[in-house]
Amino acid sequence: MKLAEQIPEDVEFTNPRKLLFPRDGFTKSDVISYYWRIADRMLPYLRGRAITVRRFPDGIGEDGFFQKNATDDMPDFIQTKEIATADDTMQAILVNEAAELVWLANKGAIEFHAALAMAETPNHPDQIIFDLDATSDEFSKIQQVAEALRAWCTENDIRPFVKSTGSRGLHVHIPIKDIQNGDFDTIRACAKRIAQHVVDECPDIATLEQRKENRGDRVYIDVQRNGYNQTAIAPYSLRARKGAPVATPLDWERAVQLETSGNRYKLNTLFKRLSQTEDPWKDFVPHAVQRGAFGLTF
DNA sequence: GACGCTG
DNA sequence: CAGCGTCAACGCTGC
DNA sequence: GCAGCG
Ligand SMILES: [Mn+2]
Ligand SMILES: [Mn+2]
Repeated sequence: MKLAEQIPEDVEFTNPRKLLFPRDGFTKSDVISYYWRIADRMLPYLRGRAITVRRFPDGIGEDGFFQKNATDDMPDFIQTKEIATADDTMQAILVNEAAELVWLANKGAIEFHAALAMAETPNHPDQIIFDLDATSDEFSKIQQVAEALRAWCTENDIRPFVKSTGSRGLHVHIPIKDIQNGDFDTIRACAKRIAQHVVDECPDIATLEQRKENRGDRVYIDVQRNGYNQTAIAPYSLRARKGAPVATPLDWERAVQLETSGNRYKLNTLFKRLSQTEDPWKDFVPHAVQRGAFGLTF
């Protein structure tokens, strides 16, 4: 395959023509190429964090599965970190460089989910996330709730960052400056208080009800992602959905436009958008991590 | 996708 | 040797 | 402990 000369010798690709998005005609080669091209933009949000991959070795038309643990067939250049779980430990996968990204893509990894804490400090989140989940199909409700949340942040001198999830919703992230200050229980309680303000502001379109049967047509503000060893879809990850949508960082103006939806940008349309705009998340540095900070040589 | 078992 | 089965997560909430 | 949820 064309990319081979640019990628470390020990990364080989198998079945490059296998259809991973059968309804869209995108192959494993398309997915690997996407991740190779997006690596510089995406890696700052992955480096040093426990990564959960969602793999679809037989394409998104068949069952997929989550994988959090490293396996012994992984090459040496994939760093790992042992992290305690509720009743055991896991050997977490780290994705610090492009080689790891494409090696995992070759194993059928389509989605990359990133922890909200650095692997070295798994009890201390460096960001808060508000996961705005659609109950009905009206994306405008998601946008209104996001705006209400943004307004609360602005009143409190906080700068929130927004991304489309690639599915039907939006994620709003707030970087945490002093990560030693809180564990997940503390941060989640804080997130819930903020979310309650938003629900009070617009009770007809927003709810904190986890149970689907209690949500009505309201947007579910999910603060449960702010939990130990929990993850959120990483910026610039593909989603295993029709059209190969991308979880895309947005400027707020774009996020609330009529033309925007949760899956506005796709594998085959994202790069045009990137060439037309500055990185809307360039100031999102809850925990600045530089290339090379993890002792990699290539 | 990788591996082990079975025929 | 081919084919088949099995495996590949985790944590919070509210009964 | 378990179902529901993401
Ligand atoms: Mn969501
Ligand atoms: Mn298979």
